Amino acid sequence: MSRGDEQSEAGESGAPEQLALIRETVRERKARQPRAKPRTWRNAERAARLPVARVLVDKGMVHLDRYFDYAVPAAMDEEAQPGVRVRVRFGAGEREGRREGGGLVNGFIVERRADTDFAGRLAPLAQVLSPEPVLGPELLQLCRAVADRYAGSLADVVQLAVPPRRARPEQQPSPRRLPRPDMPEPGGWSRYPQGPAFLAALREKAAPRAVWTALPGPQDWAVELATALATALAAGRGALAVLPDGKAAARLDAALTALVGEGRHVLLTADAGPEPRYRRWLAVRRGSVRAVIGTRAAMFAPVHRLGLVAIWEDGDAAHSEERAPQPHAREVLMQRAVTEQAAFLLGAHGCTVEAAQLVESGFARPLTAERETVRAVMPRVRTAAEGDEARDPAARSARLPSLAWRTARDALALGPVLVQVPRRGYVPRLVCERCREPARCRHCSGPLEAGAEGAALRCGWCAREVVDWHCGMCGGGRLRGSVFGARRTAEELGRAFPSVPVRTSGGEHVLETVPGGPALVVATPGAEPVPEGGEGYAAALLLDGWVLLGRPDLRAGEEALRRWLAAASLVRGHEAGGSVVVVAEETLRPVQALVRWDPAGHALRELADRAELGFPPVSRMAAVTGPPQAVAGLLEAARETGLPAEAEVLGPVPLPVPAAGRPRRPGDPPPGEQWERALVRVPRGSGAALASALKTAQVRRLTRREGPSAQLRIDPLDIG
DNA sequence: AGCACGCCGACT
DNA sequence: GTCGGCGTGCTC
Repeated sequence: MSRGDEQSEAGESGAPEQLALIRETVRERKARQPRAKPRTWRNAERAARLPVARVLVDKGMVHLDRYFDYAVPAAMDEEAQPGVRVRVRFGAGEREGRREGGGLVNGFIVERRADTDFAGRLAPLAQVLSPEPVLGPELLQLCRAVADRYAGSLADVVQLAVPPRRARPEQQPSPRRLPRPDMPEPGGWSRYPQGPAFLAALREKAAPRAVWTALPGPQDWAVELATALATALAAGRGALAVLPDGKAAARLDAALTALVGEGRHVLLTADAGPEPRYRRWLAVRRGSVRAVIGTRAAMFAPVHRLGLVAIWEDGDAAHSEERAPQPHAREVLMQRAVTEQAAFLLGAHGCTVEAAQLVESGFARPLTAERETVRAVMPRVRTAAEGDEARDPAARSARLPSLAWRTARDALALGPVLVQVPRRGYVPRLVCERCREPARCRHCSGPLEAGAEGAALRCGWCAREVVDWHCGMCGGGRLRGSVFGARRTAEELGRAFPSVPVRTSGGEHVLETVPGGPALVVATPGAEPVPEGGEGYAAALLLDGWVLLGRPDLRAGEEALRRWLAAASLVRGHEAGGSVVVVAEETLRPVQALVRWDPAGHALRELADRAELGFPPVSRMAAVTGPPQAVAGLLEAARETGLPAEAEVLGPVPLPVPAAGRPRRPGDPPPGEQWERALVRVPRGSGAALASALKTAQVRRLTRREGPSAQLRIDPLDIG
C-alpha cells in the first residue's frame, strides 16, 4: 500500500492510536499473505469451446494498439463473453513458469475464438471483472473508426466511450422498457419548408441528413429538437442528441419529457455524478431506454437501433473532447449516422463552416426557413458605433453608445434587457487607447497582458511586471483592452438606470432563467439566462464587439456571430418590439450577417475563403508539436510510412510560449523548452491516409526510440 | 512505458 | 569464471 493511501486513511479515521492500529494490521496482512492475489489459473483447465479470448488491453500507448490472446479457464467460460471487462497479466512474460511477471491490467474481451495466431504459450485470463458486456461489437467498431480518424489508439477512445465501472448499478436490473410514445405533431417544424419532410423520413425509418439553421426564439429550438427525437422513438428507433453544456441538455430534457413523459430517455451529463450516470448509461446499453440527451461524452452512448443522431450548436468549443485523441462530437456523430444508418441532424442558430461544408459536399441537406419567415420572427437588429457615446453621463461611464442606451431605456418598459459583455481574459491584447498600437514589453517586445482584476500588468513572454506603461508610438499613457467584467458593467448600468434591477450571469454564477419583468441582465457569452414566461427579452445589447472580432483566430468572425446570434435568439421578434443593438464596426462581415440574420450565407463566404487559402474544412490538417527534432523526425518518418504525395508541410514554426501564470495544458511545452509546430495539409479525401501515415510513423519512432516524441493532433483548433 | 534479456568490461 | 553496465526489443 502506498504512502498516499495511508495518509488518506489517516484523514478519515481521525485518532492517532486508531491509525497506528490500522497500520499494524496492514503490515501484518502484508507479511502473512502477499496480498489477496487472485488465482493464477496457470494450470487450470481451459474452456472446452472457444478456449481463446482476444483481449483489448487497456493501455493507451499507440504502439500497443492491437489485440492480445489469452486462454479462457473453464471456470470463466460462461462469463468471459465478448464485451466484458477482464483483468489480465500484461508485461514481462511468464518465463518457464518461474515468475508471474507483469502487472494486472484491465481490458475488454473483443472476441472468443477457437485458436490463436500467437506462437507462444497463452497466459490465462486473470479475472472477469463483471459479466456486463459493456463494449459490444457496434461500440467497438465505432471506437476503432474514431481512433483511425484521429490517429489515436483504440484503448484511448474506448476509455472515452465506456464509463468506469461501478458495481452497484450493474447488480441492479434496469427498468423495463416502456412502449413507444405517440407520434408527435410537427409543431414548429412546419415553419421550415423541408421540416415536415424530414420528420416524415424519420417516421419511415429512413436516414435523412440535415443542417438546420434554427429560427430565433428562446425555447423553440429545444421543442423542435425534442420533436425530432420523439419522432424517432415513436417510429421504434433510438435517438441521441449531444449538446454543448448541461444547461442546454437540461432544456432539451425538459422539452422531451413534456412530449414523451419520463422513462423513455436519459440525461447523460457530468453533473449527475458517476454512479447515477453509470446507471443511466447501463440502462441505455441494456436497451431499456432508447433515447439519450447529453454532453459530448454521450456521443458514444450505445443506443440500441439508433435512428437519429443530433448535435446542437456544433460551433461550441465544448464539443471538442479534450482527452486524447480529441475527437469532435460532430465528426463522431457523422460516423455513427453512416455506419449505423441513422438520420443526422445538425442544428444551431448560427452556422459553422463545417456545417456549410456538409451541405456543399452533399452529405446533408439544408433545413432552413424562407427569408420572409426569418424576417417576420427576428428582432430588429442595428449597429452602434463605439465612438457614438451617449450624452447621459452614467451611460457614458458604462460605455453605452447613445443608440444602445435609448434602446435599453425604451425596451425596459416592455420586459427584460440582455446585455452581453465579452468575458474578461478574452481580450486578445492590450492596445494604446490613443493610437491603437499594441502594447509591448519594453524589454523583450512581448505582448502585455492584464491578469485578474487588480493584478499587475505583465509581459506575456518574459512575465516582467510593467509599472508605468507608455506607448512607444505616441507616448500615450492609457491602455484599452481591459474590458469591463460583467460585474463592473452591471454596476455602471445600475447607475445609468437607477430604478431597474440588475442581474448578472457568468463565470461561477450562471443563471438558468430570470423573471420576465423589466430588468437589466448582464451576461457573458454562453451564460445568457432565458427569461421566464417564454416571451424572450425585449432587447439585447451586444457590447464591445471588437473584442470578439479581434481575436487572432481563423474562427473569430464565425465565433463572434455565433455568440451574437445565440444572444439575439433570446429576444422577441420585432413585431413584439424586440430589438438588438450590436456595438461593432458595421462594415464587417459578421456584423452584416447579424443585421441581415444570414448565418448560412456568412458560413458560405467563410467557406469560400477557406477554399482559397486551402484551410480546413476544405482541406484536412494535422498538427505536429514538440521539440524541434521530434517534429522533424516524425515528419521524416511519415514520408516513409505512406504520407500522401499531395501532403504539404507548413512550418515548422516556433510555438508561442504560453502566457506566464496560465495553468499548463496538455500540449504546452514544459517550462523552459522551445517547441515547434508543423501543420500537415492534405486534400479532404486524403484525411484517412494522413492520419494513418502519421500514426504509423509515430508508432515506429516510439518503438525504435528515435529521439524525443512529438504530439499529434488531427483537426487542430487554433490555426492561423 | 516497464522490464527482461543479452553481450562486453572490472571484479572475487 | 562471475557480477552487472545499460543498449535493444517485447509485451498474448
